[in-house]
Amino acid sequence: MTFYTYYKKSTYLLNYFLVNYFCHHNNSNKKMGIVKNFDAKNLESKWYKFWLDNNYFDSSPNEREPYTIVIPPPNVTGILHMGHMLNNTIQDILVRRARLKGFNACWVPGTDHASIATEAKVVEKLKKDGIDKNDLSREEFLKHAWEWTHTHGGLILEQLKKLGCSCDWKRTKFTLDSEMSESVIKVFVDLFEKGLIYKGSRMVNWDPQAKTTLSNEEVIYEEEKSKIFYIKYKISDSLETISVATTRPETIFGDTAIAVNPKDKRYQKYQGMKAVIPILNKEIPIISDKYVDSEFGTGCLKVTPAHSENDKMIGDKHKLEIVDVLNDDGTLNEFGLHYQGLDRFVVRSKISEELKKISALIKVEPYLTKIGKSERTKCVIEPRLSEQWFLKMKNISKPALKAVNDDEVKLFPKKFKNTYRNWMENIRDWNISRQLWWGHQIPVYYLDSSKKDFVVAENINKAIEKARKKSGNSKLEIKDLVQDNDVLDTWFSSWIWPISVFDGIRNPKNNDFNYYYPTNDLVTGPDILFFWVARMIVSGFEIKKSKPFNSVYFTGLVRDKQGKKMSKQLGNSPDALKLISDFGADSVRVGLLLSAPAGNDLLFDESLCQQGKNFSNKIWNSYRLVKSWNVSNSVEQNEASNTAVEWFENKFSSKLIEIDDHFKKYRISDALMTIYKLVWDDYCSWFLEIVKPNQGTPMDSSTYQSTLCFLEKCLIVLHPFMPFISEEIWSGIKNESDEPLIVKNWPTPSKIDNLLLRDFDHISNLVTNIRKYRNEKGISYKERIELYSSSFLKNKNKSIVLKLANSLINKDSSDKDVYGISLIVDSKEYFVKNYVESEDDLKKIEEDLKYNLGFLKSIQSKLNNKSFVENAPEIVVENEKKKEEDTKVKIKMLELKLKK
RNA sequence: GGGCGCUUAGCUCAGUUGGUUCAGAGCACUUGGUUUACACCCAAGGGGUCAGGGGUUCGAAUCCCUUAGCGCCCACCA
Repeated sequence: MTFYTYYKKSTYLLNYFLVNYFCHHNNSNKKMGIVKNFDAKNLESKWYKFWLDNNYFDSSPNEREPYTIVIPPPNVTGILHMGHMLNNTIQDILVRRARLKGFNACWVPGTDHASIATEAKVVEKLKKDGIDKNDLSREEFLKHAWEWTHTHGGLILEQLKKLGCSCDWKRTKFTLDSEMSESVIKVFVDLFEKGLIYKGSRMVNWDPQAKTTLSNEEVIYEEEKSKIFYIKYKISDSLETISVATTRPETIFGDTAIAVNPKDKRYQKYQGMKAVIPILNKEIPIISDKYVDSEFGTGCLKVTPAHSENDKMIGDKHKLEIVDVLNDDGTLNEFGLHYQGLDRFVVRSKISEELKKISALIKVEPYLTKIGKSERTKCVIEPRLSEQWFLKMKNISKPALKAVNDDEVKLFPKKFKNTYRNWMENIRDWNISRQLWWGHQIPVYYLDSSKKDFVVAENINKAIEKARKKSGNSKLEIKDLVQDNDVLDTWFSSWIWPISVFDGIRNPKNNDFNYYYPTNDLVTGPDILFFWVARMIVSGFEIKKSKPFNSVYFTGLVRDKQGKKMSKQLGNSPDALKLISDFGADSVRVGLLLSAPAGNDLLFDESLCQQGKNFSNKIWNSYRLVKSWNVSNSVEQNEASNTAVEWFENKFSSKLIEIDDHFKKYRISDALMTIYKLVWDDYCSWFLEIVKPNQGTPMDSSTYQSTLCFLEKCLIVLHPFMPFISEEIWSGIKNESDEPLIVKNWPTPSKIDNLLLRDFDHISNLVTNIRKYRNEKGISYKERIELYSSSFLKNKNKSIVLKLANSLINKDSSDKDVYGISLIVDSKEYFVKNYVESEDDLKKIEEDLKYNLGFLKSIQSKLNNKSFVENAPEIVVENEKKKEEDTKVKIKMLELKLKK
């Protein structure tokens, strides 16, 4: 706001206050019987309670068609952030709209145990209490974890209620609930029995802080300034040396070879010889492998199979020894000699000093490299060889790939289809085990502590049966069995979420499952496309032979005004609940959506919530206005009102079609904007202004009924976006017997009279021109209103207004005002354009057609039809006959026909 | 390195199959107004070489080539 505007505003406000205070002495806020502004705080909780008390969110199978959404389960101990707000607002809009459209709407809420994130929080909490996780038994730790979950858990669901989310709360699920866990375990057992799960020794991403492996998706690579060390190795039985370049000198203790490219002439002479690792003084072979890039570094690669995936590959090929030099916490083990027990980064700097001392270090250069870090703990991950459980993905992902390719499962926006295909075509086996305690313990039971033989079973009782059979030892007892220590990756429970929330795994034929599955829409962020969405599609086809949902709508990431990703670390994430209490839930919902086109990141700014609040206020005041009218049966409807009613009916229908179309394409913000303009511009600025009676005069009941009816319709389309204010206003205008807005019927568009809409556009353009003219001439506001309302809308009927427009064209009016208008018309001419009433208009249209002759020619050349252009003038003639025809429409039609 | 996408008004973005409802919307801005629904308001207005260059076409924001800048995903060279 500029200073001048601010100054003007404050002067106005001061006057306003003084006038109200001294002249009225009453509460100006309540002058009309209804408070001046919507009281969000009280009314929101009132209506939410009302909906809950009357079970309007409940769903159970019935004869109606279902509409289902399963929530992307937030972390059980998480708190509501902007991403959640956006994502759940969109889901609520879809659900509420489906409910209004008569579907049996079912939105399943729930939370995720989020094993690594939650476990990290619990470990941290215990640390504060002076307890080390390592001193606890598994059972003791889990007790703490559950305690933590019960104290902090589920808060986020309460926060969703504040936002207005209409979930069927009775269906709330938690991924670690016993039924949910049973489903997860059953899926593991089934997949194992199908031969899809195996135990493998693989290079995995190791998080030394959380002491667990991570899937590739949980590792984030960040570019970092690092150093590259050039280290000299002596060649055995020779005075020569060979040097390598490495970013990780601390791993030299794990070197088991030096590799060079076989074509590299510089080093061919060394092949088959041995080199000596500095400090360690261990001999390792010099081998050749074409994997080595002669251009990089010195052209020699130190091979450390235990600490690099590629080195492992070379190691396997050449049958090299594997020496793991690290402990699970990232410190060096006994192979690190005097560095044992020190952290890898400490060792890195110390060892470079030692190498320098013994002249083994040639040089150190700065080096830019990408370092993998844990998504959760931010700790630098280590590639590490270990025994893990894997799920074979290649075959089971094929139907899922096809389904998205064929649009059986639609992704919005479309661009994610490519990303999805790219990932699915190059899919790797999924490492599903995690070295944590908080989660679903892997149902693998070893027959003894040697862990050589094992069985896989749903529970210990089934396990012992299987174990006895397998070992042939009928005396085997439960206490002899040792269950695998690891738990399953969190995503291994959420990938079956759309199935398991309806208990479709344990009871495949149950009613709920058959009725609600496949679900309709999934709303989530693109960041978990691979983690979750893709895997759910895979599991749907693998377990149920059908897709889990029809469409996926990807929201954007919420960023701040500067475009930075919102995060707690940066401190740029507004407090979601504070926003709601400052602006009201409806306003925040609107604010979020106003800048959230599908798939684009949205730059969130609190001022958008203010815009939402302004909109609430506008709607609220239109309600106040309507309620303030005196209605009388003895008053007749005037022509202007009659026209306005007719017009708005048509306008509403045409906008409704637009809104439905936006929804079909998941353009939720566009749908909102259409409604925003419908309510603000069409309903308030035009319709209400036309039908509004002069002060003190009563209104005819016919117009009043229509006005209420239009308001109702607007409220219905508004309700999914702004549930609270719409329900409150609805309650103020409905009949006693009427049901609440939440379960009303979505309106259906009636046949649209386009001519009428166009006529009104002409009239409104005319009015605008008059206002402009008057504005330029400096005529006062009151005068202008007088002119605009009395001569054109209030007392004249439609035909007179139109006739007036014609008289302008013909310039045969002697009216002073009209003469002024005609000047404007001459300079602008835009409301006359394409208006077919007079001969002049027809000539204009003819010109238009000639102008388009080039276009017609091109069509002709494409069709190679010479007679076409010759016929072209006839089209004009045809237009002359049918005077009402719109030329442009005609041209479009022509185009369509010819394209066939 | 491989793949995908973006660049349109001060800001955030629409713009479907090339055409006259193609240069749009909301916000912001400027000017004027308002104690009778709403200053959380009303009215009017000014803003753009559609990233640059080239091409195809009667016609290009739209299709093709190219240059520059930005973003995302995947893989990763020690």
